[in-house]
Amino acid sequence: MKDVASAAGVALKTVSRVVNGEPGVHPGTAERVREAIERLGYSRNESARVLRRGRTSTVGLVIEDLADPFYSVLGRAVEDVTTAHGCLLLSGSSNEDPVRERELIRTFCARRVDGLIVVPAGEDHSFLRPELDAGTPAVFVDRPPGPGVDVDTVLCDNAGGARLATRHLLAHGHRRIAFLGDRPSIHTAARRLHGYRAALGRLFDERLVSMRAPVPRDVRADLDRMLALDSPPTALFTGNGRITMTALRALEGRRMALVGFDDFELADLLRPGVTVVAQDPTSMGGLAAELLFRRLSGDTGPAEHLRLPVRVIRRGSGELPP
Amino acid sequence: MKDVASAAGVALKTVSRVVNGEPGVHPGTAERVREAIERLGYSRNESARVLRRGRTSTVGLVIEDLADPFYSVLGRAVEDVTTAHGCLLLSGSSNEDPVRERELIRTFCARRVDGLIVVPAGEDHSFLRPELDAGTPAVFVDRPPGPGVDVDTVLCDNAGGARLATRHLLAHGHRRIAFLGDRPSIHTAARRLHGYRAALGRLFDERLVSMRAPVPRDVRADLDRMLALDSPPTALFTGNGRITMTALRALEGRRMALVGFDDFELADLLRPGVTVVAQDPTSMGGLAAELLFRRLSGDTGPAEHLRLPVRVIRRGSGELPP
DNA sequence: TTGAAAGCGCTAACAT
DNA sequence: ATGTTAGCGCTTTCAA
Repeated sequence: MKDVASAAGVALKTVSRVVNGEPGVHPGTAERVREAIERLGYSRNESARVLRRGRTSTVGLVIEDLADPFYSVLGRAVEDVTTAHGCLLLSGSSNEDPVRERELIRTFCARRVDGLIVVPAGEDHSFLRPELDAGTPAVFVDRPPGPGVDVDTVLCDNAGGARLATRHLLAHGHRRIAFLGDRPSIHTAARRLHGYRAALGRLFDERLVSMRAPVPRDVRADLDRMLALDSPPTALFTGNGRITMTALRALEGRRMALVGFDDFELADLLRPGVTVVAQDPTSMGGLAAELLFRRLSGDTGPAEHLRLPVRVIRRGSGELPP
Repeated sequence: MKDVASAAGVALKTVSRVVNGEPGVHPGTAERVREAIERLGYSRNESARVLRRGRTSTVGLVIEDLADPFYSVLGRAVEDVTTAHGCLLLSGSSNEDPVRERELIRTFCARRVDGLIVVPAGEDHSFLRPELDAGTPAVFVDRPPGPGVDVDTVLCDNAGGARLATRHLLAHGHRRIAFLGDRPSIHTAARRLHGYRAALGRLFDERLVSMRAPVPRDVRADLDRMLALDSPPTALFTGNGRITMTALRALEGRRMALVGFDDFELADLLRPGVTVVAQDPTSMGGLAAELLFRRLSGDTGPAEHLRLPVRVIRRGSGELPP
């Protein structure tokens, strides 16, 4: 900037004014400055600007896996809102690992992101206290933070969705409905189990429940065990997209009623089409980001807790008879 | 840092030494400093550090769409390598828009990323010259840069893959093979057309070629037009994952031979399974990032051009008879 | 082993 | 309309 200033024969500050589009610069002078900028290939050093202004115009996003279809769509929605607000997005995958999650958040905070959007992996987020108190807002998406951390959240109606799915299968005559879900420590999995159980009432049978990490071999083993029972399940409720994939592969050939939580590409092209309870990851990400920017522009009201609706999409697999 | 220093009763520089793990600090002193850091909840301001040191420990990634399954997997691979090298990833979606691409790269450069990984959208990248000359390395993935920009590239064997796909269909008795590809301005699409054409030789018929943005309605219209020909195609070669999806939907019901470029989730569960020419986005992203870090650690050799192999995965749709 | 001082490139506050 | 000065929080250099 100094070089530009001397090249244009003006003071440093004038260059700064031009670069930032501040008023009060003679058009002729501005033109000379711009020309010098062009000639020298100058581009403002954002680090210095950040250091001086205290605002980085960046947002940090922590999700489970950038490559997961659900989360990458959510991330994309966050990106769009972030860009629209003139900010840059830093993102990282936690791999469902609380240690990595914390590390990522620490890294983001050291880089002084203006705000955080988090799909939490851990169950304790008290380590966020200092940052929150220091005025860095955070919004949690998909899952709430651990106890004692009161921030904005954007969740979906997990229990309600699970109830819908289960009732749907009940309505089609099923009485033995299995639930294949993720680890119970994951909030969404726990809530979905809850809704499933509530809908089943006294039909609930814990032998028809499997909750574990979505590793194909393990899920398949549990499913086989259930199918070998005296009164095996006639229908499946799968607790997330990845588990639905695994179950579909394990079921290969066998015609069995199935409703999955989370919609996915090609669900309509399988035969039968896969009936799902769909959330809207684009809305979730977008709303979370909007909430964050509302905080960044000074809103200090009490924490908001958005709960998005889900809907059943019938495609055939959920309407199969027992 | 100043506060920590006075809290610990030492000089600023000593705190700096402790924070950076520099040698030559008395263990007792270091302990006192660490304790003060803990107590005050101090965390180093990365912007200031960057300003002083000149290196940001960040890498910028420009891809077409963070939410696209192919690119999100590629991006995830880049993230993993970046993290392993202690760096943070900035990423952005270009939406296949050259203007947005350039804007993103400018933003990244203003933030002084140490290096760039780009899946280019535009055809002219001369605007990168100043950055490259200034020592910011760039690696292009999936598609090469425009003319005159000589940087490392990681591409796949597009023409070879298209030849494989076309020959596969020829070997199964097809003579009328249609090609549905992306806009010819996109390098991969052009190369795939080239391979397809080369494999067909005199069987090539331009009425069986459609190249346009993967908008379902348009692709479907072109397909319908071909099917209405006197001698309609008996097989389809689709030029990328999104077009494959569209074609599968358009074909619904109709049994027609199909080979798609790019593998995708559930290709094996459709009936018939979808035969594809598969690339490996994880390797592409990973190798590109490794290449970048090799440059960052001082390698100034001539630009490298990696070409990754592709392979046919037979699943049924490509083996259907005419 | 520890510290003092200079300065990275910019913007905010205050002249002129 | 333009310029001067101080200082953001850190690392580098040099000195003690």
